[in-house]
Amino acid sequence: MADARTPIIVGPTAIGKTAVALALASHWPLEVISADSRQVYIGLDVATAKPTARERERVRHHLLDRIKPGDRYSAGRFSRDASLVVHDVRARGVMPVVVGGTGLYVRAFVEGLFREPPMAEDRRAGLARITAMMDHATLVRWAGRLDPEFAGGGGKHRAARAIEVALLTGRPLSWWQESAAGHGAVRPWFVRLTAPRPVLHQRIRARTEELVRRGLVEEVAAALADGAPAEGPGLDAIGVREAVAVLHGRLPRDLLVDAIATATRQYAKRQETWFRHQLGADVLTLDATRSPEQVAGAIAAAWEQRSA
RNA sequence: GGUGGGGUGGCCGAGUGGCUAAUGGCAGCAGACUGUAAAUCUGCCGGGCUUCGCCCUACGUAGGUUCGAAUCCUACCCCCACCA
Repeated sequence: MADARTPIIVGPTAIGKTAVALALASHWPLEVISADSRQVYIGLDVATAKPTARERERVRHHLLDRIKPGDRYSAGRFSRDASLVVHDVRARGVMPVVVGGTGLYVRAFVEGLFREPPMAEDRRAGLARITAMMDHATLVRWAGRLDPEFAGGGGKHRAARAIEVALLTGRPLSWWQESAAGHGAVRPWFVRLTAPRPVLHQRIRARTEELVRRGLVEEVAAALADGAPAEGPGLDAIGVREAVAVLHGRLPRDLLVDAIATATRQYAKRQETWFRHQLGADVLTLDATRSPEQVAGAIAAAWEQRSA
């Protein structure tokens, strides 16, 4: 390898990241490390639009199907898992390429999170039950009292997180962030895929229709019949929620595609915002309106150029 | 043909003489976000501008009453229900 940078391909859902990664594999031997907070769950393959078995035969994908629906995963765990895999792939002389749409996971991997002290799981769960019952303003006020530095931005999950850290570690979240900063696992080479809204929306629509055609609802029904909880970590994926609503009679089936496509568009928009602002400088931004092969060609060319 | 109900900003839907560019919701746009992140949360949202303000255009269409109308009156058009 020309240098030790790790390519990281990000972009909104349905932009075609998997197709680009596959096309890129014809330029270099590579393995994909998926940075996706929902594809880590076992099952629900259609719902989360995982690469197909055939695609995974062509290019090895890591960090898919790691845990059971209902179990908790996290950015920190992803960061550790990804570090191990990336170093292993590299040690075999293969190019690791991180591909994903979960911005926080990418950040956790690239920059490192603060070194979190162990927190008693039972106390954490108990506290979570309490904070889950509180409204946003109350949580923000509480968080602000425990951690004067707490900005109050973001939502109630962030406030609950600040409360949890302060109460279970004895130190405010901001202290940990300042005093126990982590470090990144790799030097990133960011490739950001984007597309004009109409193109992105059209792709989301097409993919949503395809997922439903491929049996999204049936897949979710089977998972529920198999004992998966109807909600919880992993089950809150777009497509799964809506399928559950259909199965429970809360959503007419003929509105399913619209509901999923709308939620997906909103998610994609948040991803675009994240990747536009949170990645820092030095990001290769490519319009993915072109074919995956053309985009992959542009990536390969840019890589050669910067390595030269 | 008759009777009753209804036509409000991209959509749904409040509003029954001034405090209304018009409550809400949805969609959309912009943004925040260091272990729930496909989550959570914030702002904007008729148009234009010199944007803590000003101007224009708006509540089916055309007139009318009034100092003043989305709100009252008249005619017409369209939709729905029931009666023929």
